[in-house]
Amino acid sequence: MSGGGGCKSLVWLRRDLRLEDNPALAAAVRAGSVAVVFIWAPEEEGYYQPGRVSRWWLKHSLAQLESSLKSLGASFITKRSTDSVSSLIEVVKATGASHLFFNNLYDPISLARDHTVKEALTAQGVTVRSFNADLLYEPWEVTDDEGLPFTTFKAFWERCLSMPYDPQSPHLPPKKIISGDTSRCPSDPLMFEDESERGSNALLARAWSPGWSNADKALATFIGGPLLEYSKNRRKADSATTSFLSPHLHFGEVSVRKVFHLVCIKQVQWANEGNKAGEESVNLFLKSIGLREYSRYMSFNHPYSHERPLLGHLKYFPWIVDEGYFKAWRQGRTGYPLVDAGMRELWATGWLHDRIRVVVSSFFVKVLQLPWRWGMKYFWDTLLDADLESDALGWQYISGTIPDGRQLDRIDSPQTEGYKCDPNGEYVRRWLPELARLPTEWIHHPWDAPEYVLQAAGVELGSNYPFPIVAIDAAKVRLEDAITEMWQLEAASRAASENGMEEGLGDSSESAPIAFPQDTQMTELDEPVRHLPNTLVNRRYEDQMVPSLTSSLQRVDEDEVSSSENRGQVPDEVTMNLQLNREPNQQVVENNNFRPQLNATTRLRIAADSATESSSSSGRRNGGVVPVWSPSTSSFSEQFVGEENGMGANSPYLQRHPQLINWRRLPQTG
DNA sequence: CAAGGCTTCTC
DNA sequence: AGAAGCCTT
Repeated sequence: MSGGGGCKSLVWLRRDLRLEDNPALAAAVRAGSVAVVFIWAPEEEGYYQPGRVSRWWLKHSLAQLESSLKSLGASFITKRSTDSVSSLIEVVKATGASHLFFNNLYDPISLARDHTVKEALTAQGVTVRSFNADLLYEPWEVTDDEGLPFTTFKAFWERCLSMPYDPQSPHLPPKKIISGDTSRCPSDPLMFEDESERGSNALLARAWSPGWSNADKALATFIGGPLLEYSKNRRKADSATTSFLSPHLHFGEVSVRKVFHLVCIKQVQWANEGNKAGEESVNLFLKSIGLREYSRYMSFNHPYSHERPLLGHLKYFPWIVDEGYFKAWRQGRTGYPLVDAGMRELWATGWLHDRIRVVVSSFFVKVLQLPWRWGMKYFWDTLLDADLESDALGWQYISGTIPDGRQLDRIDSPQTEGYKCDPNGEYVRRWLPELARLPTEWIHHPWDAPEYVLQAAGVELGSNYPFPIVAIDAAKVRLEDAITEMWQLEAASRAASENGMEEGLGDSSESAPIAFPQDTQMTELDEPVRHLPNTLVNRRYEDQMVPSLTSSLQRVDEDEVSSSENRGQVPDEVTMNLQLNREPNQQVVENNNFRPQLNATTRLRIAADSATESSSSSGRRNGGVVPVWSPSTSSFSEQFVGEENGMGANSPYLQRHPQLINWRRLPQTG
């Protein structure tokens, strides 16, 4: 135990910017004098550094939390860093803290980073404990009857709702915090926006109020009002009937368990009153909470899911690399009113109804056939509630790269969707003033409108509003072709590797990453959209890679591989460390003849992390042992790619990712 | 009321 | 595409 001087316990806040139901904070307060630290190290997130609107939110959220903490008596330290692990260690030393508390995160970078923190500080005699503050259940608590992780949302969520024990009920906020002495640990000023962003950010404040108290208000408002009609209204693009909780939840300003708890109380109440609509609404709303849970679950079990398709054959999908398409989509000039309205709203407000997210992303993947990770990155940069896990799940769902994803070969028509979620065209008219005078009959398909109707509405297609960038029929044909090609390439690759030969696909396709276009700024809207001749269509056979993120994980990978014999858990308490550390906790992945199909219902077999058994013995849930996560276990996701698909040990792909070979060497159980 | 057809939804 | 729910006969 180190210590003496400064303070006893340090709370490391990240995306848990609240006082209420904050287990790390509560534990620290119980342990003694407290300092709270927030480390701003955006570069560490590599490719997925918070975008402008996210940073705006964070700035205000943090400001509110800081003043609340200070009024309770706590010291609040901010640090600007490019390496949060070493900054954290410095703060621990400067404050003399003997205990470190934080709440778990599940994005790949945090998983690796938190693992490092536990190892490093535990080795220095600091007691490190981490808690579940972000989920109803930790990912490793929710498994099927054989102890394996679920591979479809439905099964996952059914289990969550029928767990033998309830999610932890929310804790009250601390009434008073005994501050530690932090005089030897000065704060850095944090900059979350630059001058050029100030103007655009000012608009955000009209619609949004970040911060934990506003999160609580938003929750109360939603439960007291729109929740009842959630089921009825949820598919309307325009109505303000969603919870608007997602950015609050992203930054942990309100505990999801509190949301769950309060919503369940309503559920009971409405059930007693025989209020069917209310019950239905609650179920649907909880399902969207469940999706958020599932996104963390996926990220934990498949830590590469934000950058690689989970179903291996999608690796062979010939994406169309066309920055003109991409730009038209971003600017809302695709010629499909619902898509364009959505993209304009996204740019203007940082917000998009879930339905519209599905429409625009599906259009992106199926009609434009752009690499899904471009779209995901654009969402990341522009969404106020940008959330790596949720967004990855969303895009994988849309791209058909998860077992229960949308069928790859089916294109949703923006026209049909338009009349479903915007039947009167109000949404389109709001965001596309150039179409405002078009009658509802044509509002979602102006290209079909008779000339005199267009004239009367002041619409001149190809001039003040574009023709469809790609006709839906043409898109269908093109998509079928692409899918055929994908399967041929997949089969060829498999055949080649079964023959022990080099993969047919060779290096040219796989090793050349498709870089994300630099110019993602919204430029003038009135620039006409180019129509691309088909001969210029440029296809690529892999999602673009993300160099910074990949390499940052890679670095950890190498460390991990070198010490891969020791897969011991890094427990939260030093005493447990001594007992458990030698217990190999190996992750075994088994491919059980999984053959990916477009509408795969095949059950994926994933052997469980053996640590699940410890967490299911209840009492350990709070601050219990977090099963070790390490990048080599991340090869979890590779089981989707599986040996059947030509991922033999000498495939070029595996050679470039040595850490993936690692798991194959692990002993196979059952 | 059963059978069959039509619509709606699928994370 | 396939299941589930609703309506019709």
